[in-house]
Amino acid sequence: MKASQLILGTQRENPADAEIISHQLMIRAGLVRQVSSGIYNWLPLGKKILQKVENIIRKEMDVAGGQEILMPMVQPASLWEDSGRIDQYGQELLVFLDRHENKFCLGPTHEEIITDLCKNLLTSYKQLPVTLYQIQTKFRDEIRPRFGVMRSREFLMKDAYSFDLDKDGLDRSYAIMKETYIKIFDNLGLDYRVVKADSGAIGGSDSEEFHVLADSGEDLLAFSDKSEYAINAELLTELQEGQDAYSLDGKPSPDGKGLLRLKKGIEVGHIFKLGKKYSQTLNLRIQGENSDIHPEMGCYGIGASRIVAAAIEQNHDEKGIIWPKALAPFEVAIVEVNPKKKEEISIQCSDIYNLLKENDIEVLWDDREKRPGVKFHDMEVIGTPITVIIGERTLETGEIEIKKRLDEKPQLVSHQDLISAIKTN
RNA sequence: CGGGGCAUAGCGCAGCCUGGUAGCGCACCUGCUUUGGGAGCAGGUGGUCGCAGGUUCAAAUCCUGCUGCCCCGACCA
Repeated sequence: MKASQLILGTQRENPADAEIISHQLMIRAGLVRQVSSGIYNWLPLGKKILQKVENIIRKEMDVAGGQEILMPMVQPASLWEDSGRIDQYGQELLVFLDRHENKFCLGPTHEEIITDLCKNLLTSYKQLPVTLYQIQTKFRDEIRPRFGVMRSREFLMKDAYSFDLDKDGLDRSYAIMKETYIKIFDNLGLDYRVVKADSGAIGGSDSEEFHVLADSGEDLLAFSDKSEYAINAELLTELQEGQDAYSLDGKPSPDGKGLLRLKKGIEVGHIFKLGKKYSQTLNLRIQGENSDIHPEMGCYGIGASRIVAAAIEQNHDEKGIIWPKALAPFEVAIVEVNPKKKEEISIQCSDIYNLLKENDIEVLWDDREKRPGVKFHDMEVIGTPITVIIGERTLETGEIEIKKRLDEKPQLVSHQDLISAIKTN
């Protein structure tokens, strides 16, 4: 893509009302713009990144046998009355009337809808086990939205629901999803932890959370430095009333192995064993071998839009974002330096641009009529992993300058080594 | 919901105290000169000063009410 044709929307100054770094950088890099409290527009660059997150999730969900569907954002409130959650969820559930004065709500999650759907869809135990998922907008009317898309009211989420004949089946489906989540977060290239968690308003028995480690996280995690022990600090039974969880840092781990470490995390994924909670209250029955059964359900969420913010919290410097390779909106930026000096500069840019595209490398050619410094700064705030610099200096030598986002200085490579130099990065 | 703060051009801000023709920097447009790390000069575009009411000859400025947004807390998948 040529930068002259892209609505970039980069800004030089931090917005006054953005407090945390990911929020500031998302606005400065032209990823999002605020519409209202907790409600955002996603600009071309931001949407591109969001799409990368979605595709990484989608790929592993499909590998795990998940089947993608799309459920509505607007849901009949009556389903929430049936499940009993209309009161439990409280004001976070945005309820409104349609023109016939029927009560509807904006879906904050989809257990009710999926269970209702499966009452018609699943008729025999032979269809089990099955996992259905969607990537879709959720709306939760948060008391206090904050930190940009980190805690917004409207956000993009992947939610999956598994249906099994019995508890053993649920255990298997849950284990598959946990493995899938580990692959997804590995592929995203983020530093994360899986911890035991509280199942909260969703309900059910076992649940685990996936947290991206970052100092700005809203959750405190406790884990052993020697074992698999890891738990959301709010569940620590070792804590006395009023005791600060941090005081346990360095103390022996509750499982007797190693020492406890405490770190802040951003919750980006949560998996639950729901059991029969919804299949019973909403009366989802499936024909079993002998008689009807209420299937065992699990549900599995990933905050797609929150991952974008969390990735930035974890990967940035004073210049801007440093994207993990998997999330970068463009893998390579070409900075065209002073093309008016020699027409060969633009020609070489064009050649390299086409070469990269032929090699399936996503490239942004900064062909804007801007001074070099502006382009360098923009590419750094956007956080492209590699910048190719084409200018008068290197025209004659035949070598090409490439600069990695984290390197101080560029390196020179020959024309024929360019692709391998980029791909081995 | 409790406490605090803010609201003036796309962004960052000044002006308000002491009422008198709406400003600055960045961005944007035109031209010239520049050009390897956020250029210079000249010209230009863009505003119901959050909304409503009041005081006044006159309100961005003073008064009242409202709304929106941000931060801390409570709460939260």
